[in-house]
Amino acid sequence: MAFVATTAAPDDTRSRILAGAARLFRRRGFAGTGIKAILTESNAPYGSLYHFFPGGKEELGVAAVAEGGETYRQLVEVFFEHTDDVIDATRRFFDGAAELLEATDFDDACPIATIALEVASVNEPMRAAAAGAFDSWIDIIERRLARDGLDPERAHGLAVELFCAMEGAFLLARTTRSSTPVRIVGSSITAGIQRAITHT
Amino acid sequence: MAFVATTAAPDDTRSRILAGAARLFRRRGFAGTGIKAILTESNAPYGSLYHFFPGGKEELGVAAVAEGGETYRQLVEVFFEHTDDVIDATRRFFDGAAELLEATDFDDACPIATIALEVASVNEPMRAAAAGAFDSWIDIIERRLARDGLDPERAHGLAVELFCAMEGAFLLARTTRSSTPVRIVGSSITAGIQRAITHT
DNA sequence: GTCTATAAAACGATAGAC
DNA sequence: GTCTATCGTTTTATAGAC
Repeated sequence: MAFVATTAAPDDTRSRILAGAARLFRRRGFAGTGIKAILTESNAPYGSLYHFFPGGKEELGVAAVAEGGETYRQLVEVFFEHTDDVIDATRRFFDGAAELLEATDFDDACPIATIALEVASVNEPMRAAAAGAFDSWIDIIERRLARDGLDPERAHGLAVELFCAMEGAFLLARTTRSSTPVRIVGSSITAGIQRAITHT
Repeated sequence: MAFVATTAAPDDTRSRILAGAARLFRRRGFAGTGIKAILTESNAPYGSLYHFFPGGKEELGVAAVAEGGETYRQLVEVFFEHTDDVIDATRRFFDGAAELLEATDFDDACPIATIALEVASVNEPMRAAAAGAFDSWIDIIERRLARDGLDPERAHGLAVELFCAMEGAFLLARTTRSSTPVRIVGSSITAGIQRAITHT
């Protein structure tokens, strides 16, 4: 199972701008990415951006966070919801993330973490979009764990732990240019879920 | 024990610029912070910045990351190195971080995580500075755990888990404007260390 | 060590023709 | 829906007086 979105992306101008913006935002950050760079990256004309996103850069930022959040939500869904063995799913999820980091020279990990930290204190619409995306990922894992017999509070706690371990490992991996942190927390979280299910 | 640096900061112009830059960088990001905003924040004249930091914004960025990293390293040291009970230290560390988030309206958590993600793929000197800071924090916790009898690999793994849980929780807490994630992973990591030490 | 003026470039955004 | 020219601002950085 490849660690990428499975749905083929549309090729219209709006979609290309959105995809190009998301790609640059997650690698260089929101403030660090200029409008012109986005248009060059997505082979789109200057006029089109303000045609499709009248709200300018902020509207594009909200849309990019929502798009990246939904794509990753689908990825989490494929791994955790359509599977019998949640332990195996967890292991394969972290392994896939580690392989993606290595394959992209430690550029690609979480699609929105960089933006989320940048805007958390200074841009309310973008912060809210990122919060909604994070919650949607946690929700999938939480419900999957509840299906295995964990009570709601325990399932929520474990899902939050998984999310935090993953995001922290992404930060450490990208910063130190090593996928080892992702492997370490992957093993630990997998063992934690194993333990929680066994003790049910 | 307050969750802040204990050493009084010097009040010369260079120190004020550095402190002001670090404060703005961690809240608005590196690219999102302008030189003028830094000088206004630190009550320093324009000319002084290029007098003390001839390398301009990048040199200031590297210095701010190093400064923030060292201050936080000292904080980790106070909690983990000068203590008998590592379990209690862990619990109090996460509690202190949660309280700081609440007290600052979810603005202040990790001094360099925002910058680290922004620059990881685009600014090698700043990335290296952030990596050195992260490693120095992990090193302190790792050595503290080894003192309690854990073998080196296990101690390193647990220290990485603690770091990742903390950073992931900071991201989720700032984005959702709730300190609950920090409390959740704090309890979990505390229990994990408890378990590891008991089984030695 | 400080200050102001200013350069040179990049920024987000808009206008108007097509 | 596309394109280009351009506006006004802000950005980083420098020069030169004090």
